[in-house]
This record gives sequence, structure tokens and C-alpha cells, in this order.
Amino acid sequence: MIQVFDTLASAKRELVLQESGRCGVYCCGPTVYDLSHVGNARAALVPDVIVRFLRQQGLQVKYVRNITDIDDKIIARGQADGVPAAEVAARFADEYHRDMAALGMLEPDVEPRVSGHLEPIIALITTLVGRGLAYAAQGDVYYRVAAFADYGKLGKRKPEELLEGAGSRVEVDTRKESPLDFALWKAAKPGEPAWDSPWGPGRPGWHIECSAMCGAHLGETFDIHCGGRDLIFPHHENEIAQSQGAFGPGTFAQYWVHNGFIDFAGEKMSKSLGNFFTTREVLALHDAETVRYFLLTVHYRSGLNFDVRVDCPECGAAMGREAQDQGVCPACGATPGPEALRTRVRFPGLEEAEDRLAYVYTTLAGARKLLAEAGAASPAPATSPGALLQAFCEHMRNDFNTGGALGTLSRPLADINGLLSAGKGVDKAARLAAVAAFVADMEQVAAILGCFGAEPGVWLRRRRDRRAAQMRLDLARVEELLTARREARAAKDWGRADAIRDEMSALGLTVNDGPEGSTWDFA
RNA sequence: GGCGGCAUAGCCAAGUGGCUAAGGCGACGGUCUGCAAAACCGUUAUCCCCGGUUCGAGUCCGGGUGCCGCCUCCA
Repeated sequence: MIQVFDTLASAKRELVLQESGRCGVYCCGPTVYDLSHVGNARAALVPDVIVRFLRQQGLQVKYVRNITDIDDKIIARGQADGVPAAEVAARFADEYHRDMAALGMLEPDVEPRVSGHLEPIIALITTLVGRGLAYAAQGDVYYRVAAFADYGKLGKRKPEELLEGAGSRVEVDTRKESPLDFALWKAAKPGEPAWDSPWGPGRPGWHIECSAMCGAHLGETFDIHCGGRDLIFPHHENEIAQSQGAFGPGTFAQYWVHNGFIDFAGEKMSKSLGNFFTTREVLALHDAETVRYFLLTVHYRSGLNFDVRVDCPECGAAMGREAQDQGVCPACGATPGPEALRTRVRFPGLEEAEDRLAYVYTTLAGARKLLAEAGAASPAPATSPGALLQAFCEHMRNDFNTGGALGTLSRPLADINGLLSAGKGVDKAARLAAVAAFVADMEQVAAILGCFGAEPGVWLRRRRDRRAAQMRLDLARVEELLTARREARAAKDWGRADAIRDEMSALGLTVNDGPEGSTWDFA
């Protein structure tokens, strides 16, 4: 049994599919008017992992994630840049794909765009008008909220209460029958992109596209609908009004899954507040798996703190937010410009996550090595899920609790590391079997998370090279030092060996002496 | 103002009324080591406050307090 927290029910519900063995998932994708930020990455990752898990559990999943390529913000961006809106949309859709690919996201099975769905959108609006749930007014078409009894159910709002607040913050459009009514179709103003419709040239309103595209690709009724919390009201509320208005009660999404926000300095990270980090900025410093792991350490419905640390380029002291804004280091009085500060941005949470990834990959590397050395004597890989995978999946079945699931890995990882270093007193066959089971289970875990699936040596080398480049580390020099230290140790010249270690320490490195020689890592 | 959410160790964090409240980071002991490091072992929690329901509450209910979000574009 898989339980899913459904926003509409405000409770966890057992996942009962429309059609046994098959699951339809719709994710409200991006409006492509700018580069994606970490919040967008999280919103994409949540359905990504849900889909991966459901597939790992043997379900046939159809994953649909749309692209909103007709929108006021896109038009505004086009006007600001002096570029046609369609060009803005095409460009940022490409950028989005680049970011998602870089983050290791599954490609959706279908990625519908508004611009390719004008027909179903117009058909849906026509149906709503025909059923008295929408009305045309001077080239616009509005949804008649008062005609839909369940309006407000998802967002837990009452129309009367909404009416009290309406008009105080937004000027009331006189063409609407009620301030609550929302646009299904917007008449084109001069210079705006427009499509023909029964109501004249114009473009779809924001909400109608999702109703139309869900219908086109998942049918009138489907299983899971994902999106950020902020979309609950009014976006998803309006989708329900549109779709159930057209197709009838009980249709449309059966489970509403909403992810929490990423917070930055205790506040919501958002473009409108200008306090966001783009996916690209983050990926410049950290591996995709690190970002995924970091985002998955917390339950998807919770807020997630995205800590940012900036050290003074002069003295290295941490500069708080105020100091950053003022551009003055409180410790040494230096006045680094925004550019200089930008180069010193660090993400402590991601650094911790990366170290954890390195630990897991190091363990995997050791496990694989042991199995390879055992060669033909290695036991057949486990055919049934081991204890590790079962414990992991138990948490995943509980509303995709990735944080709890990740916690179950700690004990097995420590045990395997213990087995890898312990030589005597352990039954050889039992040891091999345990390690083989671990590797087999971790492959499934990797399939679910999109982490830990790389070739361990490759991942570790990539991490080393990236960090070395960031530190402008001379790898050849490091190897020289390491060789020198090996020689000094072989000659039991401890003074020299320690001096070399100090030198490496000054470079920001640590030395690990093992039975098979010395290796180094970042401090 | 209306609605919703959250509050668990120094920090992050899981916890679907029931045996000793996961896990990570940090810190402190120990094993290993020439010394270290890594790895492993161990230690580190009157679950925001007050009341209630219950044989039993971190978990359910009521009331505080404090943060956050939505109500306008937002992932």
C-alpha cells in the first residue's frame, strides 16, 4: 500500500489508481520567461522521484509535465528585451531542458505546450460557455465562479470570504460579473500574440491550459497532480472548477500533491523578491546528485532552508546578509563589490550533502572492489529485495518520505564499511553475500532517487576535479607531495612526512594513510 | 483581516497513540594509526507553553505563544 497526502482531503490517503497497474501523473511545469531557480528544481524533482518510485514498484506511469509558453510574463519579458514573446518562450524552454537534464531529471513522457493546444483549450472554453459556467465579455471569456458549487474546496476558502477581500487589493474589472471570476480567454491588445477564437483574437488565460492539457494527455480523470504549494489557490482551484465544470463531479486529479518552498534567509525564495539562486549557479558549484540528495533530505511538503554563506574575499570572515548588501566586511572593513562577493558564495547544506555522497560512493567503490576481487567466487546477486531496500521503500510508501528513507541507509552503510575493513573473524561467504546484497539494493535505491547510480570511481573523480578546479589546485603538485610523503613514510622519516602533511593541509587537503598507501581528500 | 501550515538535541531532520523518540552534521570519548586522517564503536532529547481525551500522547482535541505561507504573478 502506498499512501499519498492529498491536499484536497488534507490527509494521507491510500493510493488507489483509476486503472490498476497504471498511474497518470501531471506536473505543473514552468512558465518559460527566465532561467529556472532552485525552487523550480525542487518542484520538478518531487514528481520525478514519485514517478521513479512508482515505476520501481512496478507501475506503468505516464508522466506529463507541461510548459507554459503563452503568458503575461513572457510577453512582458519579450517587450522588455525587444524580442517576440515566442522567441523568449522558445529560448527559456531550451534553457529549462538544459537545467533539468543537468539535474538528472527523467524526461516526461509528454511535455505539452500551451501553444500547441489552442484547439482543446478553445473546445474546453466552448463547453464551459455552453454549460453556463463561463461567459464572454468584450472579447474576454470569464469563468462564472458562482455557478460552480465546490469552488474553494481545494484552497479551503469560501466564496463569501473571498469576496470580502476582493477589490481591496486588485482593481475590479468591470467586465466581470463577479470579482472572483477569472479569465479563460483574454482578448489581445495591440502588439500581443493572438490566436483566433469564437470570441475574437486573443490568448488563453493561465489556468485553462492545464485543464485542457490534462484532458488531452491523461483523460478526464487521472491519478496524481503535482505542483508547488503556491499553486493551490487560485491555480489548481481554478483547474478543478474548469475540469469538473466541463466533465462533471469527481473527475480530474484524484490526488493533489504540493511541495513546500525553499527558504532563503528565512523567507520564501522567489523571483519577485529577487532572493533566488538559479539552477545554473548552484550546478556550477555542485554535482547534480548533490543537489538532488540535498533536496531529498527533507520531506517534500516541508519548507527547506537553503543556507548561503559568503566569506569576505579579503579576510575570509563570514559576511552576514546585511554586510553583503552594504558590501562592507564587518571584520576587516574591506569593500568587495557584488561581483567579488558572487565568487565567494557557498552553500553549506550542499557541501554537507556532497560529503555524504562522497561517503556513500566511497563505500560503494569499496564494495564493488571486494566483489570484483572475489571474482568467480562472488555469490549470485540477490533476486529478492534485501532488508535495506525494504526499509527504504517502507518510508517511500509513506507519502514518499525521502528523508526517512535516506535515514535507513546509515546503518547498512556503516555495517558495510565495517565489513570492508574487518578482515578476520568474519565468515568470507557471509561477508560477500552481505556486500553483494548491499550493492544490489543500492542499485534499486539509485533508480528511485536518481542518486548513487553513477560509477563510484567516476563520480569521485569528477568531484575531485571540480573542487580542485574551484580551488585552483595543482593536481600534479599534489601527486608529487603524496609521492614524497609515501617515500618519507617508507623510510620512517616521520619529520619529513609530517612536514609534507602540513604543506598539504595548507592547500586545504587532508592525507589518509592506509595499508595500501596514502590518498588525499579535501579538508 | 480570512484561510492553511509548522514548532522534536548546539544545527538540520524522520516519526501513520503503544516496547529503550530514526538518521545526518558538530562536539566529546574509544578502536585503528609512527602521530594523524578516513573508517568503525560509544556518549550527546523532561519532543514551545497550559489544559483535556486515553490504560498509554511527540503523535489526538481545546487554548496560548512564536515563525512561515496563501489570499495579486509565483515552484
